[in-house]
Amino acid sequence: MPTSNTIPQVDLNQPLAVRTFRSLIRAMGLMHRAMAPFFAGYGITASQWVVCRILLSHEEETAGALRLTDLGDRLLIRPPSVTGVVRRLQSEGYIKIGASDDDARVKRVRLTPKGRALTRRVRQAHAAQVQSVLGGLKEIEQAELLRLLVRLADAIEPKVSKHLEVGHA
Amino acid sequence: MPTSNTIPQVDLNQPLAVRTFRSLIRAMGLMHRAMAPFFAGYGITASQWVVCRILLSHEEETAGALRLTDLGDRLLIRPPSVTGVVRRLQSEGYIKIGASDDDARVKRVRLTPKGRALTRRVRQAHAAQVQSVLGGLKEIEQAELLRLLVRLADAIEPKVSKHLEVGHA
DNA sequence: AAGGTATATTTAGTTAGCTAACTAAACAGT
DNA sequence: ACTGTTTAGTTAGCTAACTAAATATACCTT
Repeated sequence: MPTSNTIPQVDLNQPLAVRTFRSLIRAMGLMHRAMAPFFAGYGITASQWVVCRILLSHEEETAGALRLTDLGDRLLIRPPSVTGVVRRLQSEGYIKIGASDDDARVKRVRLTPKGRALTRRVRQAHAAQVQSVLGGLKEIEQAELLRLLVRLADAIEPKVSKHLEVGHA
Repeated sequence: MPTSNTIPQVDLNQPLAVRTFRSLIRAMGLMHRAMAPFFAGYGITASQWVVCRILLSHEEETAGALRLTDLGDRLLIRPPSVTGVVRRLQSEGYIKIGASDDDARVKRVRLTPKGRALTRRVRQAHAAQVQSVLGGLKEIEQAELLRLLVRLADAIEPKVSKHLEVGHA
């Protein structure tokens, strides 16, 4: 039976918000599964890619190296998670971690030549890969999806800002 | 400065598909951050909730207990991940794992009375929580978002089906 | 009946996220 | 100058996902 399996993709009895919520989780899971092998082909993971991409575009725009905290803010991950990703990237020789000139607490991260070369290679192929994965949607649909997701994210963001205790009530 | 931080949310230089892709990752991360404390208030995690919800709706519709594989298919996770979630739920006394009558390889999972009561309690509050998190979008926008995400997921799904090697080329 | 293949689950080991609790440096106010 | 608070990062220990490989049972073909 090649046409379908027996798993219900959407439960019509649920409220609209719940169905939307689940479709987001499902789409995200499928996208991650579709992208992971692409990154694996370069010997890195999705998280590692994002770090490298941020470092490369940062060094192309401005001069200095990034602080770990800045990295975490851009990645939406907490400090201990930054430590882990960065440590693994360093152990592979893709990035270098150094001290800051002005503040002895902060560490600054920059790509090594090896890491820069890798990141450029991945970036070359990355857009095409993403376009292939999103190919099921027409351009106009992608644009609408982007608009809705940005609006959604902007609405959620203040509720989960770092120092506001979430769901504490 | 209460109005904005310095992190660029969307990079306009990127292709549309890439921006859409990133907005999906960002929205998903924020939603998870917004939901996790809700589940934590009941002493469970998001993954554990989904398992319990599936088991409850399954037992309400049909009779029997679910196989681990069926659970994994619905959750979009691989067998070893199922083992882990299920083991932790069992150790908390929320589910019971038993053998199958007809096939000695399969294990069947069902809620305990304790797990059933918890799942009903969470379900009571869950829809309102989700609606609150998605409240930044109007109903009509949620419906459009749902439509686009379902279409996207349906397009990706055949590419990542279990036995088709993804991105192998 | 035996052998080979397929299916269900587990184990071992990795990555990545989290919280809580820690160290160390910077800063602020007396 | 001291004390107290905030900030940057790490460590320890948890959950959860993954792959690769092992085990055990079922099925199928001859």
